[in-house]
Amino acid sequence: MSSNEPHVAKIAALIGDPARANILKALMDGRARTAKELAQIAGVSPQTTSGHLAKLSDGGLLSLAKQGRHRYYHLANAQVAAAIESLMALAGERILPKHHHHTRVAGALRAARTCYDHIAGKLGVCLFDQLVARGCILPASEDGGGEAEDFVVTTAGRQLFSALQIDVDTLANGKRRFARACLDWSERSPHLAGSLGAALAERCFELGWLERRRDSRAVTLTRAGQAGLAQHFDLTPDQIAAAMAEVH
Amino acid sequence: MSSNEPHVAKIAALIGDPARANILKALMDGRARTAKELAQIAGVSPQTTSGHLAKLSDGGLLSLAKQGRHRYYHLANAQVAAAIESLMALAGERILPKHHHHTRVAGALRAARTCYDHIAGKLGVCLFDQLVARGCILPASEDGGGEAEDFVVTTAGRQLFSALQIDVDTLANGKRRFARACLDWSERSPHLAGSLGAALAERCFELGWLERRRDSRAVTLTRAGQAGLAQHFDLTPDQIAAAMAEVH
DNA sequence: GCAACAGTTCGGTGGGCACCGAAGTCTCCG
DNA sequence: CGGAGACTTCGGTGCCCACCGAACTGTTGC
Repeated sequence: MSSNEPHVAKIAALIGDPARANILKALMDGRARTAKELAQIAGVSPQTTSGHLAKLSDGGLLSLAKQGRHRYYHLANAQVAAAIESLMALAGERILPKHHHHTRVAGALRAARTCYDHIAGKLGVCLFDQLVARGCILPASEDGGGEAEDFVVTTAGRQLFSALQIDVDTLANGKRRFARACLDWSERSPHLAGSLGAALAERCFELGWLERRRDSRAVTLTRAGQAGLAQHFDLTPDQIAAAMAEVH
Repeated sequence: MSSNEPHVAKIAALIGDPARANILKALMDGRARTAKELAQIAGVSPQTTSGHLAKLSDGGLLSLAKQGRHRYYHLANAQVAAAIESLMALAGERILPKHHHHTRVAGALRAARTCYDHIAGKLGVCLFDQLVARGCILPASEDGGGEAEDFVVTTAGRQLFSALQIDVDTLANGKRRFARACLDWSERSPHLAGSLGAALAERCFELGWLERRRDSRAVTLTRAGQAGLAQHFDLTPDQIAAAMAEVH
Protein backbone atom coordinates (compact mmCIF):
# COMPACT_ATOMS: atom_id res chain seq x y z
CA MET A 1 0.00 0.00 0.00
CA SER A 2 2.82 2.38 -0.72
CA SER A 3 0.44 4.39 -2.86
CA ASN A 4 -1.59 5.10 0.24
CA GLU A 5 0.99 7.41 1.76
CA PRO A 6 -0.22 10.85 0.86
CA HIS A 7 2.84 12.07 -0.91
CA VAL A 8 0.94 14.39 -3.23
CA ALA A 9 -0.80 15.84 -0.24
CA LYS A 10 2.51 16.74 1.37
CA ILE A 11 3.75 18.48 -1.75
CA ALA A 12 0.47 20.30 -2.23
CA ALA A 13 0.38 21.32 1.43
CA LEU A 14 3.80 22.87 0.99
CA ILE A 15 2.46 25.02 -1.83
CA GLY A 16 -0.79 25.54 0.05
CA ASP A 17 0.47 28.16 2.47
CA PRO A 18 0.06 31.76 1.25
CA ALA A 19 3.55 32.83 2.26
CA ARG A 20 5.16 29.80 0.64
CA ALA A 21 3.05 30.17 -2.49
CA ASN A 22 4.23 33.76 -2.86
CA ILE A 23 7.83 32.64 -2.47
CA LEU A 24 7.45 30.00 -5.15
CA LYS A 25 5.67 32.36 -7.51
CA ALA A 26 8.43 34.92 -7.08
CA LEU A 27 10.99 32.29 -8.02
CA MET A 28 9.10 31.21 -11.13
CA ASP A 29 11.36 33.29 -13.35
CA GLY A 30 14.23 30.93 -12.63
CA ARG A 31 16.33 33.47 -10.78
CA ALA A 32 17.56 32.99 -7.25
CA ARG A 33 16.85 35.29 -4.31
CA THR A 34 18.08 35.74 -0.79
CA ALA A 35 16.04 34.82 2.25
CA LYS A 36 15.55 38.47 3.09
CA GLU A 37 14.16 39.37 -0.32
CA LEU A 38 11.80 36.42 -0.10
CA ALA A 39 10.69 37.46 3.36
CA GLN A 40 9.69 40.82 1.99
CA ILE A 41 7.85 39.23 -0.93
CA ALA A 42 6.08 36.75 1.31
CA GLY A 43 5.09 39.49 3.72
CA VAL A 44 6.25 37.69 6.85
CA SER A 45 9.19 38.03 9.22
CA PRO A 46 12.64 36.63 8.38
CA GLN A 47 12.35 33.98 11.08
CA THR A 48 9.10 32.68 9.66
CA THR A 49 10.50 32.81 6.16
CA SER A 50 13.50 30.80 7.26
CA GLY A 51 11.18 28.06 8.44
CA HIS A 52 9.25 28.12 5.20
CA LEU A 53 12.41 27.93 3.13
CA ALA A 54 13.67 24.99 5.16
CA LYS A 55 10.38 23.15 4.62
CA LEU A 56 10.41 23.85 0.89
CA SER A 57 14.00 22.66 0.60
CA ASP A 58 13.31 19.50 2.59
CA GLY A 59 10.35 18.86 0.32
CA GLY A 60 12.56 19.05 -2.73
CA LEU A 61 10.92 22.16 -4.16
CA LEU A 62 13.83 24.53 -3.63
CA SER A 63 17.59 24.32 -3.91
CA LEU A 64 20.03 26.32 -1.87
CA ALA A 65 23.31 27.93 -2.89
CA LYS A 66 25.34 29.33 -0.03
CA GLN A 67 27.50 32.31 -0.79
CA GLY A 68 29.15 34.18 2.03
CA ARG A 69 26.53 35.42 4.40
CA HIS A 70 23.86 35.16 1.73
CA ARG A 71 21.83 32.11 0.90
CA TYR A 72 20.33 32.05 -2.55
CA TYR A 73 17.19 29.98 -3.01
CA HIS A 74 15.84 28.92 -6.38
CA LEU A 75 13.39 26.37 -7.77
CA ALA A 76 14.85 22.88 -7.63
CA ASN A 77 14.01 21.86 -11.18
CA ALA A 78 11.69 22.32 -14.13
CA GLN A 79 9.18 19.83 -12.75
CA VAL A 80 8.53 22.13 -9.83
CA ALA A 81 7.99 25.07 -12.15
CA ALA A 82 5.65 22.99 -14.29
CA ALA A 83 3.57 21.95 -11.29
CA ILE A 84 3.23 25.50 -10.04
CA GLU A 85 2.41 26.72 -13.49
CA SER A 86 -0.42 24.24 -13.82
CA LEU A 87 -1.74 25.32 -10.44
CA MET A 88 -1.58 28.95 -11.47
CA ALA A 89 -3.46 28.11 -14.64
CA LEU A 90 -6.10 26.40 -12.53
CA ALA A 91 -6.34 29.42 -10.26
CA GLY A 92 -6.86 31.65 -13.26
CA GLU A 93 -3.70 33.55 -12.53
CA ARG A 94 -1.60 35.00 -15.23
CA ILE A 95 1.70 33.17 -15.57
CA LEU A 96 4.30 35.59 -14.25
CA PRO A 97 1.60 38.13 -13.44
CA LYS A 98 3.95 40.85 -12.24
CA HIS A 99 6.13 40.68 -15.25
CA HIS A 100 4.64 43.46 -17.30
CA HIS A 101 4.45 45.73 -14.34
CA HIS A 102 8.04 45.24 -13.36
CA THR A 103 9.61 44.34 -16.65
CA ARG A 104 11.56 47.52 -17.01
CA VAL A 105 12.92 47.48 -13.52
CA ALA A 106 13.68 43.78 -13.71
CA GLY A 107 15.31 44.18 -17.08
CA ALA A 108 17.40 47.06 -15.84
CA LEU A 109 18.36 45.11 -12.73
CA ARG A 110 19.45 42.24 -14.85
CA ALA A 111 21.39 44.46 -17.22
CA ALA A 112 23.40 46.33 -14.63
CA ARG A 113 23.08 46.72 -10.88
CA THR A 114 25.14 47.02 -7.77
CA CYS A 115 25.84 44.02 -5.57
CA TYR A 116 26.64 45.79 -2.30
CA ASP A 117 29.46 48.02 -3.52
CA HIS A 118 30.50 46.45 -6.82
CA ILE A 119 29.02 45.99 -10.27
CA ALA A 120 26.78 43.02 -11.02
CA GLY A 121 24.29 42.04 -13.67
CA LYS A 122 25.15 41.47 -17.29
CA LEU A 123 27.53 44.40 -17.28
CA GLY A 124 29.42 43.08 -14.27
CA VAL A 125 29.70 39.64 -15.79
CA CYS A 126 30.83 41.12 -19.12
CA LEU A 127 33.62 43.13 -17.50
CA PHE A 128 34.74 40.18 -15.39
CA ASP A 129 34.86 37.88 -18.40
CA GLN A 130 36.92 40.40 -20.29
CA LEU A 131 39.37 40.77 -17.40
CA VAL A 132 39.89 37.01 -17.39
CA ALA A 133 40.03 36.75 -21.18
CA ARG A 134 42.69 39.43 -21.46
CA GLY A 135 44.71 37.87 -18.67
CA CYS A 136 44.30 40.86 -16.35
CA ILE A 137 43.32 38.67 -13.41
CA LEU A 138 44.10 35.06 -12.65
CA PRO A 139 42.55 32.69 -10.14
CA ALA A 140 44.74 32.22 -7.08
CA SER A 141 45.73 28.54 -6.94
CA GLU A 142 43.21 27.53 -4.35
CA ASP A 143 42.35 24.36 -6.24
CA GLY A 144 38.77 24.71 -7.14
CA GLY A 145 37.10 23.55 -3.97
CA GLY A 146 36.69 26.96 -2.39
CA GLU A 147 33.32 28.61 -2.34
CA ALA A 148 34.25 32.12 -3.51
CA GLU A 149 37.44 32.05 -5.48
CA ASP A 150 40.21 34.62 -4.98
CA PHE A 151 42.08 36.28 -7.81
CA VAL A 152 45.42 38.01 -8.34
CA VAL A 153 46.12 40.90 -10.71
CA THR A 154 48.71 40.43 -13.45
CA THR A 155 50.95 43.10 -14.94
CA ALA A 156 48.45 43.63 -17.72
CA GLY A 157 45.73 44.11 -15.15
CA ARG A 158 47.86 46.50 -13.15
CA GLN A 159 48.15 48.71 -16.26
CA LEU A 160 44.41 48.58 -16.89
CA PHE A 161 43.51 49.59 -13.36
CA SER A 162 46.17 52.28 -13.05
CA ALA A 163 44.83 53.84 -16.24
CA LEU A 164 41.61 54.18 -14.30
CA GLN A 165 43.55 55.71 -11.41
CA ILE A 166 42.97 52.71 -9.22
CA ASP A 167 45.94 51.83 -7.02
CA VAL A 168 46.08 48.06 -7.03
CA ASP A 169 48.91 47.78 -4.52
CA THR A 170 47.18 49.80 -1.82
CA LEU A 171 44.06 47.72 -2.21
CA ALA A 172 46.00 44.45 -2.22
CA ASN A 173 47.67 45.38 1.07
CA GLY A 174 44.40 46.40 2.70
CA LYS A 175 42.58 44.33 5.28
CA ARG A 176 39.57 43.77 3.09
CA ARG A 177 39.60 40.78 0.82
CA PHE A 178 41.14 42.00 -2.42
CA ALA A 179 39.57 40.37 -5.47
CA ARG A 180 37.12 37.55 -5.54
CA ALA A 181 34.54 36.05 -7.84
CA CYS A 182 30.98 36.76 -6.71
CA LEU A 183 28.50 34.38 -8.28
CA ASP A 184 25.84 36.37 -10.11
CA TRP A 185 22.61 34.49 -9.76
CA SER A 186 20.70 36.26 -12.44
CA GLU A 187 23.37 35.37 -14.97
CA ARG A 188 24.81 32.25 -13.36
CA SER A 189 28.28 33.59 -13.98
CA PRO A 190 30.74 35.32 -11.66
CA HIS A 191 31.50 39.02 -11.47
CA LEU A 192 34.28 40.91 -9.71
CA ALA A 193 33.91 41.61 -5.99
CA GLY A 194 36.21 42.52 -3.10
CA SER A 195 38.00 45.82 -2.62
CA LEU A 196 39.10 45.84 -6.27
CA GLY A 197 35.55 45.44 -7.49
CA ALA A 198 34.37 48.14 -5.10
CA ALA A 199 37.08 50.53 -6.27
CA LEU A 200 36.15 49.94 -9.91
CA ALA A 201 32.51 50.68 -9.20
CA GLU A 202 33.36 53.76 -7.19
CA ARG A 203 35.52 55.10 -10.00
CA CYS A 204 32.71 54.50 -12.53
CA PHE A 205 30.34 56.57 -10.41
CA GLU A 206 32.94 59.32 -10.00
CA LEU A 207 33.53 59.51 -13.72
CA GLY A 208 29.80 59.70 -14.44
CA TRP A 209 29.96 56.41 -16.30
CA LEU A 210 27.32 54.87 -14.07
CA GLU A 211 24.35 56.51 -12.39
CA ARG A 212 22.28 55.14 -9.55
CA ARG A 213 18.51 54.95 -9.78
CA ARG A 214 16.00 55.61 -7.09
CA ASP A 215 14.67 52.76 -5.01
CA SER A 216 16.57 50.11 -6.88
CA ARG A 217 19.97 48.55 -7.09
CA ALA A 218 19.77 48.99 -10.83
CA VAL A 219 22.29 51.40 -12.37
CA THR A 220 22.32 53.17 -15.72
CA LEU A 221 25.31 52.99 -18.04
CA THR A 222 25.75 56.45 -19.52
CA ARG A 223 26.96 57.18 -23.02
CA ALA A 224 30.28 58.32 -21.61
CA GLY A 225 30.47 55.15 -19.57
CA GLN A 226 29.85 52.98 -22.58
CA ALA A 227 32.70 54.70 -24.43
CA GLY A 228 35.03 54.77 -21.43
CA LEU A 229 34.59 51.13 -20.45
CA ALA A 230 34.91 50.09 -24.09
CA GLN A 231 38.22 51.88 -24.32
CA HIS A 232 39.74 50.67 -21.07
CA PHE A 233 38.51 47.10 -21.36
CA ASP A 234 39.44 46.72 -25.01
CA LEU A 235 35.89 46.28 -26.21
CA THR A 236 33.72 48.07 -28.76
CA PRO A 237 30.72 50.04 -27.50
CA ASP A 238 28.57 47.66 -29.53
CA GLN A 239 29.95 44.68 -27.68
CA ILE A 240 28.98 46.22 -24.36
CA ALA A 241 25.53 47.13 -25.61
CA ALA A 242 25.02 43.61 -26.93
CA ALA A 243 26.12 42.06 -23.64
CA MET A 244 23.61 44.15 -21.74
CA ALA A 245 20.72 43.59 -24.15
CA GLU A 246 17.90 41.48 -22.84
CA VAL A 247 17.85 38.22 -24.69
CA HIS A 248 14.53 37.44 -23.14
CA MET B 1 -2.54 44.16 -5.89
CA SER B 2 -4.92 41.55 -7.19
CA SER B 3 -1.97 39.26 -7.77
CA ASN B 4 -1.27 39.38 -4.06
CA GLU B 5 -4.32 37.36 -3.13
CA PRO B 6 -3.01 33.88 -2.68
CA HIS B 7 -5.24 32.09 -5.13
CA VAL B 8 -2.71 29.38 -5.91
CA ALA B 9 -2.30 28.78 -2.21
CA LYS B 10 -6.00 28.13 -1.80
CA ILE B 11 -6.06 25.63 -4.63
CA ALA B 12 -2.93 23.91 -3.38
CA ALA B 13 -4.26 23.82 0.17
CA LEU B 14 -7.36 22.05 -1.12
CA ILE B 15 -5.17 19.34 -2.61
CA GLY B 16 -2.90 19.45 0.43
CA ASP B 17 -5.10 17.46 2.76
CA PRO B 18 -4.44 13.69 2.70
CA ALA B 19 -8.10 12.75 2.55
CA ARG B 20 -8.83 15.20 -0.24
CA ALA B 21 -5.73 14.17 -2.15
CA ASN B 22 -6.87 10.55 -2.05
CA ILE B 23 -10.28 11.56 -3.33
CA LEU B 24 -8.79 13.47 -6.22
CA LYS B 25 -6.39 10.69 -7.08
CA ALA B 26 -9.25 8.21 -7.12
CA LEU B 27 -11.13 10.40 -9.58
CA MET B 28 -8.14 10.76 -11.88
CA ASP B 29 -9.51 8.12 -14.23
CA GLY B 30 -12.30 10.48 -15.23
CA ARG B 31 -15.10 8.41 -13.79
CA ALA B 32 -17.53 9.68 -11.20
CA ARG B 33 -18.11 8.20 -7.76
CA THR B 34 -20.60 8.56 -4.96
CA ALA B 35 -19.78 10.27 -1.70
CA LYS B 36 -19.87 6.96 0.12
CA GLU B 37 -17.35 5.33 -2.18
CA LEU B 38 -15.07 8.32 -1.80
CA ALA B 39 -15.41 8.21 1.98
CA GLN B 40 -14.15 4.65 1.94
CA ILE B 41 -11.27 5.57 -0.36
CA ALA B 42 -10.32 8.60 1.71
CA GLY B 43 -10.46 6.58 4.92
CA VAL B 44 -12.62 9.04 6.84
CA SER B 45 -16.24 9.17 7.93
CA PRO B 46 -19.03 10.15 5.52
CA GLN B 47 -19.64 13.41 7.38
CA THR B 48 -16.03 14.47 7.03
CA THR B 49 -16.01 13.41 3.40
CA SER B 50 -19.09 15.50 2.76
CA GLY B 51 -17.25 18.54 4.02
CA HIS B 52 -14.24 17.77 1.87
CA LEU B 53 -16.39 17.31 -1.22
CA ALA B 54 -18.15 20.60 -0.60
CA LYS B 55 -14.82 22.40 -0.30
CA LEU B 56 -13.49 20.80 -3.46
CA SER B 57 -16.63 21.73 -5.35
CA ASP B 58 -16.56 25.30 -4.10
CA GLY B 59 -12.96 25.50 -5.16
CA GLY B 60 -13.85 24.46 -8.69
CA LEU B 61 -11.95 21.18 -8.56
CA LEU B 62 -14.96 18.87 -8.61
CA SER B 63 -18.31 18.87 -10.33
CA LEU B 64 -21.46 17.37 -8.91
CA ALA B 65 -24.21 15.47 -10.68
CA LYS B 66 -27.23 14.79 -8.54
CA GLN B 67 -29.13 11.68 -9.34
CA GLY B 68 -31.81 10.48 -7.00
CA ARG B 69 -30.33 9.91 -3.62
CA HIS B 70 -26.87 9.56 -5.04
CA ARG B 71 -24.49 12.39 -5.74
CA TYR B 72 -21.82 11.66 -8.27
CA TYR B 73 -18.63 13.64 -8.00
CA HIS B 74 -16.05 13.88 -10.76
CA LEU B 75 -13.10 16.09 -11.69
CA ALA B 76 -14.32 19.43 -12.97
CA ASN B 77 -12.17 19.57 -16.10
CA ALA B 78 -8.95 18.47 -17.74
CA GLN B 79 -7.00 21.34 -16.18
CA VAL B 80 -7.62 19.86 -12.75
CA ALA B 81 -6.40 16.47 -13.89
CA ALA B 82 -3.32 18.07 -15.43
CA ALA B 83 -2.47 19.92 -12.23
CA ILE B 84 -2.81 16.80 -10.09
CA GLU B 85 -0.81 14.79 -12.58
CA SER B 86 2.05 17.27 -12.42
CA LEU B 87 1.94 17.12 -8.62
CA MET B 88 2.00 13.34 -8.72
CA ALA B 89 4.97 13.48 -11.06
CA LEU B 90 6.72 15.77 -8.58
CA ALA B 91 5.92 13.41 -5.74
CA GLY B 92 7.36 10.52 -7.69
CA GLU B 93 4.06 8.68 -7.76
CA ARG B 94 3.01 6.50 -10.58
CA ILE B 95 0.21 8.02 -12.61
CA LEU B 96 -2.89 5.91 -11.99
CA PRO B 97 -0.96 3.49 -9.77
CA LYS B 98 -3.81 1.06 -9.12
CA HIS B 99 -4.85 0.73 -12.70
CA HIS B 100 -3.14 -2.51 -13.59
CA HIS B 101 -4.31 -4.17 -10.45
CA HIS B 102 -7.94 -3.41 -11.06
CA THR B 103 -8.08 -3.31 -14.82
CA ARG B 104 -9.99 -6.53 -15.26
CA VAL B 105 -12.65 -5.81 -12.71
CA ALA B 106 -12.97 -2.24 -13.93
CA GLY B 107 -13.24 -3.42 -17.51
CA ALA B 108 -15.93 -5.91 -16.64
CA LEU B 109 -17.76 -3.34 -14.55
CA ARG B 110 -17.68 -0.95 -17.39
CA ALA B 111 -18.87 -3.49 -19.93
CA ALA B 112 -21.94 -4.65 -18.03
CA ARG B 113 -23.06 -4.25 -14.43
CA THR B 114 -26.12 -3.76 -12.34
CA CYS B 115 -27.14 -0.35 -11.11
CA TYR B 116 -29.30 -1.31 -8.13
CA ASP B 117 -31.76 -3.56 -9.93
CA HIS B 118 -31.32 -2.64 -13.59
CA ILE B 119 -28.67 -3.03 -16.26
CA ALA B 120 -25.92 -0.45 -16.59
CA GLY B 121 -22.53 -0.20 -18.22
CA LYS B 122 -21.94 -0.36 -21.93
CA LEU B 123 -24.55 -3.05 -22.33
CA GLY B 124 -27.21 -1.02 -20.55
CA VAL B 125 -26.43 2.04 -22.63
CA CYS B 126 -26.49 -0.01 -25.83
CA LEU B 127 -29.91 -1.46 -25.08
CA PHE B 128 -31.29 1.93 -24.07
CA ASP B 129 -29.99 3.55 -27.26
CA GLN B 130 -31.58 0.85 -29.34
CA LEU B 131 -34.93 1.27 -27.59
CA VAL B 132 -34.88 4.96 -28.41
CA ALA B 133 -33.59 4.44 -31.96
CA ARG B 134 -36.32 1.95 -32.76
CA GLY B 135 -38.99 4.20 -31.28
CA CYS B 136 -39.85 1.75 -28.51
CA ILE B 137 -39.70 4.41 -25.82
CA LEU B 138 -40.19 8.16 -26.03
CA PRO B 139 -39.32 10.89 -23.57
CA ALA B 140 -42.36 12.15 -21.71
CA SER B 141 -42.86 15.81 -22.65
CA GLU B 142 -41.21 17.19 -19.57
CA ASP B 143 -39.31 19.78 -21.57
CA GLY B 144 -35.73 18.96 -20.93
CA GLY B 145 -35.27 20.69 -17.63
CA GLY B 146 -35.96 17.68 -15.42
CA GLU B 147 -33.09 15.90 -13.78
CA ALA B 148 -33.97 12.30 -14.52
CA GLU B 149 -36.20 12.13 -17.54
CA ASP B 150 -39.27 9.92 -17.64
CA PHE B 151 -40.22 7.83 -20.66
CA VAL B 152 -43.36 6.27 -22.11
CA VAL B 153 -43.55 3.01 -24.05
CA THR B 154 -44.90 3.08 -27.61
CA THR B 155 -46.81 0.32 -29.35
CA ALA B 156 -43.57 -0.94 -30.87
CA GLY B 157 -42.04 -1.04 -27.41
CA ARG B 158 -45.05 -2.84 -25.99
CA GLN B 159 -44.54 -5.59 -28.54
CA LEU B 160 -40.86 -5.90 -27.72
CA PHE B 161 -41.42 -6.19 -23.99
CA SER B 162 -44.37 -8.55 -24.28
CA ALA B 163 -42.21 -10.84 -26.42
CA LEU B 164 -39.98 -10.98 -23.35
CA GLN B 165 -43.03 -11.74 -21.20
CA ILE B 166 -42.87 -8.38 -19.47
CA ASP B 167 -46.27 -6.87 -18.75
CA VAL B 168 -45.85 -3.19 -19.46
CA ASP B 169 -49.33 -2.18 -18.31
CA THR B 170 -49.00 -3.71 -14.87
CA LEU B 171 -45.67 -1.98 -14.36
CA ALA B 172 -46.98 1.35 -15.66
CA ASN B 173 -49.82 1.26 -13.14
CA GLY B 174 -47.56 0.35 -10.23
CA LYS B 175 -46.51 2.81 -7.56
CA ARG B 176 -42.88 2.70 -8.49
CA ARG B 177 -41.66 5.12 -11.09
CA PHE B 178 -42.07 3.35 -14.39
CA ALA B 179 -39.32 4.19 -16.86
CA ARG B 180 -36.65 6.75 -16.47
CA ALA B 181 -33.22 7.54 -17.85
CA CYS B 182 -30.46 6.82 -15.35
CA LEU B 183 -27.28 8.64 -16.22
CA ASP B 184 -24.46 6.16 -16.56
CA TRP B 185 -21.34 7.88 -15.33
CA SER B 186 -18.85 5.47 -16.71
CA GLU B 187 -20.30 5.97 -20.17
CA ARG B 188 -21.76 9.47 -19.85
CA SER B 189 -24.93 8.23 -21.48
CA PRO B 190 -28.26 7.17 -20.00
CA HIS B 191 -29.56 3.67 -19.48
CA LEU B 192 -33.02 2.38 -18.61
CA ALA B 193 -34.12 2.47 -14.97
CA GLY B 194 -37.39 2.35 -13.07
CA SER B 195 -39.68 -0.65 -12.73
CA LEU B 196 -39.39 -1.36 -16.47
CA GLY B 197 -35.60 -1.46 -16.30
CA ALA B 198 -35.77 -3.66 -13.22
CA ALA B 199 -38.18 -6.07 -14.92
CA LEU B 200 -35.94 -6.31 -17.97
CA ALA B 201 -32.93 -7.10 -15.83
CA GLU B 202 -34.85 -9.67 -13.79
CA ARG B 203 -36.03 -11.42 -16.94
CA CYS B 204 -32.47 -11.54 -18.29
CA PHE B 205 -31.31 -13.28 -15.11
CA GLU B 206 -34.26 -15.69 -15.25
CA LEU B 207 -33.49 -16.63 -18.84
CA GLY B 208 -29.83 -17.19 -18.05
CA TRP B 209 -28.82 -14.37 -20.34
CA LEU B 210 -26.97 -12.58 -17.59
CA GLU B 211 -25.06 -14.06 -14.65
CA ARG B 212 -23.97 -12.25 -11.54
CA ARG B 213 -20.38 -12.34 -10.34
CA ARG B 214 -19.10 -12.60 -6.83
CA ASP B 215 -18.22 -9.46 -4.91
CA SER B 216 -18.95 -7.13 -7.74
CA ARG B 217 -21.79 -5.44 -9.48
CA ALA B 218 -20.35 -6.68 -12.76
CA VAL B 219 -22.45 -9.18 -14.70
CA THR B 220 -21.54 -11.61 -17.47
CA LEU B 221 -23.44 -11.74 -20.72
CA THR B 222 -23.81 -15.39 -21.67
CA ARG B 223 -23.74 -16.76 -25.19
CA ALA B 224 -27.50 -17.34 -24.98
CA GLY B 225 -27.95 -13.80 -23.74
CA GLN B 226 -26.00 -12.38 -26.60
CA ALA B 227 -28.21 -14.24 -29.08
CA GLY B 228 -31.45 -13.54 -27.24
CA LEU B 229 -30.87 -9.80 -26.80
CA ALA B 230 -29.71 -9.52 -30.39
CA GLN B 231 -32.93 -11.09 -31.57
CA HIS B 232 -35.32 -9.12 -29.40
CA PHE B 233 -33.58 -5.77 -29.78
CA ASP B 234 -33.09 -6.12 -33.53
CA LEU B 235 -29.30 -6.20 -33.32
CA THR B 236 -26.66 -8.64 -34.51
CA PRO B 237 -24.59 -10.49 -31.88
CA ASP B 238 -21.55 -8.74 -33.31
CA GLN B 239 -23.07 -5.34 -32.64
CA ILE B 240 -23.57 -6.22 -28.99
CA ALA B 241 -20.08 -7.60 -28.67
CA ALA B 242 -18.64 -4.50 -30.26
CA ALA B 243 -20.60 -2.21 -27.97
CA MET B 244 -19.26 -4.03 -24.90
CA ALA B 245 -15.67 -4.19 -26.10
CA GLU B 246 -13.23 -2.04 -24.22
CA VAL B 247 -12.07 0.75 -26.47
CA HIS B 248 -9.54 1.73 -23.87
C1' DG C 1 39.15 42.64 18.01
C1' DC C 2 34.36 44.79 17.18
C1' DA C 3 30.18 46.35 14.87
C1' DA C 4 26.90 45.29 11.34
C1' DC C 5 24.26 42.25 8.92
C1' DA C 6 22.18 37.68 6.94
C1' DG C 7 20.21 33.94 8.45
C1' DT C 8 18.80 30.33 11.71
C1' DT C 9 16.99 28.03 16.00
C1' DC C 10 14.09 28.07 20.13
C1' DG C 11 9.82 28.86 22.90
C1' DG C 12 5.26 30.15 23.48
C1' DT C 13 0.80 31.79 21.63
C1' DG C 14 -3.20 31.70 18.83
C1' DG C 15 -6.17 30.51 15.05
C1' DG C 16 -7.76 27.54 11.72
C1' DC C 17 -9.38 23.10 10.43
C1' DA C 18 -9.86 17.97 10.19
C1' DC C 19 -12.43 14.86 12.68
C1' DC C 20 -16.51 12.40 14.58
C1' DG C 21 -21.33 11.85 16.96
C1' DA C 22 -25.88 13.19 16.59
C1' DA C 23 -29.58 15.02 14.28
C1' DG C 24 -31.74 16.75 10.05
C1' DT C 25 -33.06 16.67 4.73
C1' DC C 26 -34.15 14.38 0.60
C1' DT C 27 -35.12 10.44 -2.33
C1' DC C 28 -36.63 5.97 -3.31
C1' DC C 29 -39.67 2.16 -2.65
C1' DG C 30 -43.57 -0.80 -1.04
C1' DC D 1 -47.66 7.17 4.67
C1' DG D 2 -43.47 4.89 6.84
C1' DG D 3 -38.98 2.85 6.65
C1' DA D 4 -34.46 2.63 4.66
C1' DG D 5 -30.62 4.66 2.82
C1' DA D 6 -27.53 8.50 0.91
C1' DC D 7 -25.94 12.62 2.16
C1' DT D 8 -25.61 16.93 4.70
C1' DT D 9 -25.49 20.23 8.64
C1' DC D 10 -24.43 21.33 13.40
C1' DG D 11 -21.63 21.36 17.58
C1' DG D 12 -17.68 20.44 20.12
C1' DT D 13 -12.88 18.68 20.65
C1' DG D 14 -8.21 18.38 19.75
C1' DC D 15 -4.19 18.91 17.01
C1' DC D 16 -1.23 20.99 13.87
C1' DC D 17 1.19 24.84 12.29
C1' DA D 18 2.06 29.79 10.98
C1' DC D 19 3.64 33.52 13.41
C1' DC D 20 6.72 36.58 16.07
C1' DG D 21 10.23 37.93 19.91
C1' DA D 22 14.56 36.73 21.57
C1' DA D 23 18.82 34.64 21.37
C1' DC D 24 22.46 32.30 18.60
C1' DT D 25 25.80 31.25 14.43
C1' DG D 26 28.61 32.83 10.75
C1' DT D 27 30.40 36.11 7.45
C1' DT D 28 31.92 40.75 6.06
C1' DG D 29 34.39 44.91 6.55
C1' DC D 30 37.01 48.38 9.30
